[in-house]
Amino acid sequence: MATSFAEENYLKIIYRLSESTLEDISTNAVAELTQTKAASVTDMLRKLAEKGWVNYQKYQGVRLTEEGEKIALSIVRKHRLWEVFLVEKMGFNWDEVHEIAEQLEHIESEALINKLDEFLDFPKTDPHGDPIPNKEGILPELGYMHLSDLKENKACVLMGVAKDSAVFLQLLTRLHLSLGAKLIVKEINPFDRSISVSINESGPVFISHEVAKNILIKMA
Amino acid sequence: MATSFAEENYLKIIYRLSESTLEDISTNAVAELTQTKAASVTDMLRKLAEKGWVNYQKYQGVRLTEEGEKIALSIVRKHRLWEVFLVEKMGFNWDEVHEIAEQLEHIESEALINKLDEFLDFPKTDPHGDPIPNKEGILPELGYMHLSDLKENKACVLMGVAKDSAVFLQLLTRLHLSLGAKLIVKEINPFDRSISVSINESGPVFISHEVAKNILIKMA
DNA sequence: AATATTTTTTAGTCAAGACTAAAAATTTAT
DNA sequence: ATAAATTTTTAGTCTTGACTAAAAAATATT
Repeated sequence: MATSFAEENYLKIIYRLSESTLEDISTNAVAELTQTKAASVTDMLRKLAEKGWVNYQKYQGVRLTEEGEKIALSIVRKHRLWEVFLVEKMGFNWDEVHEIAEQLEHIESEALINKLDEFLDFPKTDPHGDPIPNKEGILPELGYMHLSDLKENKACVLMGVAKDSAVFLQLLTRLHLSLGAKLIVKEINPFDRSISVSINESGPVFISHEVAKNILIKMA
Repeated sequence: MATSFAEENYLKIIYRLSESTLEDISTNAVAELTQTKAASVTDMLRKLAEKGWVNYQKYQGVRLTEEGEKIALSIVRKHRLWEVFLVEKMGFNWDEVHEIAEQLEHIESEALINKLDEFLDFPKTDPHGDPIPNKEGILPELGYMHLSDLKENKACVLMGVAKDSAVFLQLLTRLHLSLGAKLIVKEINPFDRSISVSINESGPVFISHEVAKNILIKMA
């Protein structure tokens, strides 16, 4: 069955919200990310349920069905592959690619996206460290932790971010926090849980708990 | 002013039709290419005129204004650059790229299209030999002729096609008529104006007048 | 020049996807 | 446990861009 631009957006956003929780997704949460009003979301959820892409009982929130998740994963795959293309081949910065990829993700051509995948050498992650589903919709298992969960004096490598708003990414860039950086948590401030981190063996930088929560790492 | 997907399509199609005639473009001609009905076209032409992108008097047909042509040229530029990308970088054949480029041409990012242009080495023509407008909307002057206008025993080089339907392109491929081929018109059949042509010094191939009309050449 | 044909426009609908305001259900607080 | 606050849904509209059927204008034919 064909999917409209709007339907694809809703499925993608429900998928994104499901990534970070096991609970059903609320109407308001969807409204916020789609930049629409709750009433519009209710309408759309009924339509998506009708088509068998979500399970939705009114007032109970929403979850993707298996079929809905398959569609969402194909959108996510396209979005993330295009982001790799924009950074690696077009020379954009990691904070510039989201909006463009939001458009490119709706281009309909299985053939194109598979050729693009090959052209990019089958990347496992996008420029923010998010995993890219393969042709079959399988996500690579990355097993990243949040920097905010790391103990003092442990070394790790920055592998990704859990949020890709431009302002957040620009902040990281200003702090010299980029993918692949070697980090050691020097000190955790008990007052506000802010931390000081050394980056690639150089002088420590101070990071709020909020920022640390959104940095994904693997142990060195 | 922002342009919708539908508006961009109409402007592009009016531009295409204007390329091959000096007369005003009829409602029906537009309807055929947009795959809509004449009544829908009338509606849209009123809206486009409202926005200052076309000159339209009812029953008199339509022409692009300067501003409308500027928008159309930017869509055409995107369409043709994406086609080059699809053939050169993604490995598609010249008869496979039109539909995908119809989608890609609506991606909104001046920065992206200029980077793409650079990435492709500022091509002058698309995979069908159609000229690509530059950043300023200027079309390179190619000065091609139609193969159907060539005299007998004159040599020329195949530079483009005036029609990019998949069936036509597949026919040319089967006849070994591809961009850059050296052609000599051996014989013009006065009965139906079909011609026999030698291709790259090898045995002649027979071509209808209809086909010859849609092949663009430059003198050798 | 009058009639027939074709093209274009008008008038009235429809579906998708958004909105606001008000009602209903759920959750939180007292 | 009830009241207050919040969330979600319903009901009714709006805009965009399509449609059909009928009317009007332009073009072609005799």
